[in-house]
Amino acid sequence: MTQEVGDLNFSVGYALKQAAAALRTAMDAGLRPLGLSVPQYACLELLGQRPGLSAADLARGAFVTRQSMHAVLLGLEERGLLERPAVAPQGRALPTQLTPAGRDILSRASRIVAAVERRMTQSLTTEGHQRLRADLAACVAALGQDPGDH
Amino acid sequence: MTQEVGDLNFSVGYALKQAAAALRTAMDAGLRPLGLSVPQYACLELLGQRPGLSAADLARGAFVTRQSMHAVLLGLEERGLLERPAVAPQGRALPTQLTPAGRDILSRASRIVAAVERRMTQSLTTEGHQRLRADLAACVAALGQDPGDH
DNA sequence: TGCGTCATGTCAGCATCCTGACATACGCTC
DNA sequence: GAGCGTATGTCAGGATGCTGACATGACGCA
Repeated sequence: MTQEVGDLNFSVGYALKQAAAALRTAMDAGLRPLGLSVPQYACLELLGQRPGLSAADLARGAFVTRQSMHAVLLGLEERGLLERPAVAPQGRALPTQLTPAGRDILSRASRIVAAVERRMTQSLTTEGHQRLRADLAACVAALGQDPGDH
Repeated sequence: MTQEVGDLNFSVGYALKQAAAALRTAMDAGLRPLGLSVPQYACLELLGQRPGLSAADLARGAFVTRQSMHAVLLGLEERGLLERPAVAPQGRALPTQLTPAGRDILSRASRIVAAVERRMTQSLTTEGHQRLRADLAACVAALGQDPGDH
């Protein structure tokens, strides 16, 4: 019950950062052949599951700022992987949709990422898998809902 | 047993990123009054636990490149929080040490970060705490040892 | 001794991301 | 209808981190 952090090998926060860094590196390596960065993949994956999301929604879901997501969207739009209406149908939000090409590359990327996740959790049992996810969710909730933006 | 990632709410990788982002935000907010960024704190914490580490060692421990750590060290050295010999006593590595001022600010920073960690894991039991850390370590090991650099 | 490999510190260039700011559009209250 | 707060898209500037590269020192091996 010390007041300071103590040995890093016993720190949950350090282990968390370590795991996130390793996952990021593995995803980066896996997605490179497709010419996708992790934020770009995250954007596609979110759009695949919830079509019509606005740029601000995507930014919150991918844990980046609206400005960063804006740049990501411009790049993906130029590659013809997604499309947005020129004018907002309501309010200012521009609902974004995947194109067939976007769905195609997402399908391949998602398989790659799923393989990375399976590799990451291969030594965990099915219950351990869900337990880990639940524990992480509890940590997120305890730190307060994710601000995500500014 | 799908091949793709599936609903993000059931993805361990997504939960991991979410938790890491929330922890980063909370640490950032807590350390701001001390004028420390997370990488700067990580550097101090590593040096406090293992004095004499080289810049390359610190970079691996903090999950950044040598170049980034180099910039961090320059800033902390200018603030008088750590000191390095002008010439390498052996090889090229410059063993870094905290100054008394560095140890002082580290002590305060470490208390803040420890409080954040306790808040993050407050809903977990003691066994749950260690279980989560073990699970994360297993994930890191399964993804292969952390490359860390280049 | 000489050579190849590796690790380290450091510099330059570039990509990425964030902070700050502004204009617009909706919802709410008065 | 007028005013206020909030959310969004977008632009400019700056901080931060990374890739690439080079020189130096240590070690192993022929």
